Amino acid sequence: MELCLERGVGVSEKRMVLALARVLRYIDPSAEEIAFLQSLPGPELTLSAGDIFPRSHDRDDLYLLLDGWAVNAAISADGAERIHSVHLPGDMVGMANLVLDAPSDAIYALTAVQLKQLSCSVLREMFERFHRLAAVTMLIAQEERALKHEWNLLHTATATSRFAGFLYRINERVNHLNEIAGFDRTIPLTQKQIAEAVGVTPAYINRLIQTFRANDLIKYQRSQLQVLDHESLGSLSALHEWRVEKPKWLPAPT
Amino acid sequence: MELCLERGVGVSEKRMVLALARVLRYIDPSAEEIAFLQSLPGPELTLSAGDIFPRSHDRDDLYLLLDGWAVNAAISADGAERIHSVHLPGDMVGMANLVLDAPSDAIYALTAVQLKQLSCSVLREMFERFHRLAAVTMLIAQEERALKHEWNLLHTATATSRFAGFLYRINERVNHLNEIAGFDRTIPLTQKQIAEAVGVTPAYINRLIQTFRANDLIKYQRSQLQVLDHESLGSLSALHEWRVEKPKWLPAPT
DNA sequence: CGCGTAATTGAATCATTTCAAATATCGTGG
DNA sequence: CCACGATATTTGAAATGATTCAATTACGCG
Repeated sequence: MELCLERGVGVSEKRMVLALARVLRYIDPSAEEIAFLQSLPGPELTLSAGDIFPRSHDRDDLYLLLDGWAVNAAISADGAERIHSVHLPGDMVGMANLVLDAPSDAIYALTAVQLKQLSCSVLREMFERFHRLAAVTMLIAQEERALKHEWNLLHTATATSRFAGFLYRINERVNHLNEIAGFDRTIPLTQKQIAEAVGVTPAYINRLIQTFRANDLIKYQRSQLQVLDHESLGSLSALHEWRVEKPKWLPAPT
Repeated sequence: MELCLERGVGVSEKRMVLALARVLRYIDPSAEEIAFLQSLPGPELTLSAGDIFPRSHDRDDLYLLLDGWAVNAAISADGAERIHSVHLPGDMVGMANLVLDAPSDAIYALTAVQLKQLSCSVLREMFERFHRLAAVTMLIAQEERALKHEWNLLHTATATSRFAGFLYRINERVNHLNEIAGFDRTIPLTQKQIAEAVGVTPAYINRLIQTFRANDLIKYQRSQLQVLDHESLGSLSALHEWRVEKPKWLPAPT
């Protein structure tokens, strides 16, 4: 039965696969590497939808998202929000704030989430002792950057293709997590949030949603979105499958 | 005299400061770290304006920009270009391509440039032996990412503030290089290139340039731009000074 | 002097915003 | 089970920033 699989060994397997999802795209981690990632020091928190990730001491906090959805949003003076990125399990969240002395963006949960709160000292240890994981961390940062570059290309295009591209990339990740760990494929975003992420007004996103719905590209109700036609979203946005390269130059595993 | 400073030791000092400019914002490198960066294996090339950076073997090439201006541009099927980023001395160029198996973007010189062509194996050595430099490399990637986030915020705003923000950030870097190494402060971009970077049409950028010129914000002629009023560009774009944090958690120097 | 590239201008068009109001939906407490 | 308030979605019409496209002008270089 379904219920059986969700207990005992099954569930902890799933948990691990989700938490490592991002790293697994680049390497097959060694036993030591897995052990390091599994036993990262720091409290494990559970938040519910809408909660803001706690900022501890010197702003140098990092989170490893273990389960659930979160977003990284900038809140401007007039209360308007802009969503920079949508985070899924396996994401290391808060890294972009490492370098700047003015925070200005907040991370909050879209659904119930589980996360591991880390401090920067784990980065130090990683760079000193787990060279390959350190390199992968840099690669993931580069991947995010490349994604932003791509997003910039979409920004000259029409809002339709931007919306399509947004959904296409998210759905890609969701599908992947679904395959490797049975992650639920519905995307939990209100229209306002979608608008903030795509970069249009809520009023206009509504019209776009209606078009997409009419063309059977998506299903949307009550802040729950489901992609029905992944391929069409890809061609609408003129994006192709996102494929990361497994680099050959990486340091040897520890 | 000026001319004296530009010869002998002076000039090689300058060269080094330029090439390390980016790293220096995060750490004071040790003698070993400097030695490593100075003696990176790989050919040193000189290109002239308009030249495309050579892509060698397996696409895994990296360049350290030693002097001059370059851009990273995506060229779409219909020949339209979009400029992702403008590169200055000290930039490690080509990193974003590390992770993707579809290149799609080219790097070309805006002025005469000097660069060091590297292969990915230097990254491996860096991650294995120079932990602090490796961490700084990741931080720079995060910095780029944060810059893109900021750019995204501007993308909802009007083209005026986007243009202002674009110039503001570039000028910031140019000023910095000018202070530490006497780098020339004129920005070598055609209107078409500015348009491709800001994300508007050349026709419209022209109108914006005229406004900016009329308000004594910039000087522009023959593809040479000079910022006259840095502060006003900042307030027009609603951006504040970009300040990177020197992190305390970094690994010890090698 | 003339050619090629870069910059400038005009007028029509369009995608998206703005703003305000109307409607739907959920969870909650009575 | 219903009414209520809060939040989320939907709609309309007017205003606008930016594009498009084609044509014109300026500039530098051989």
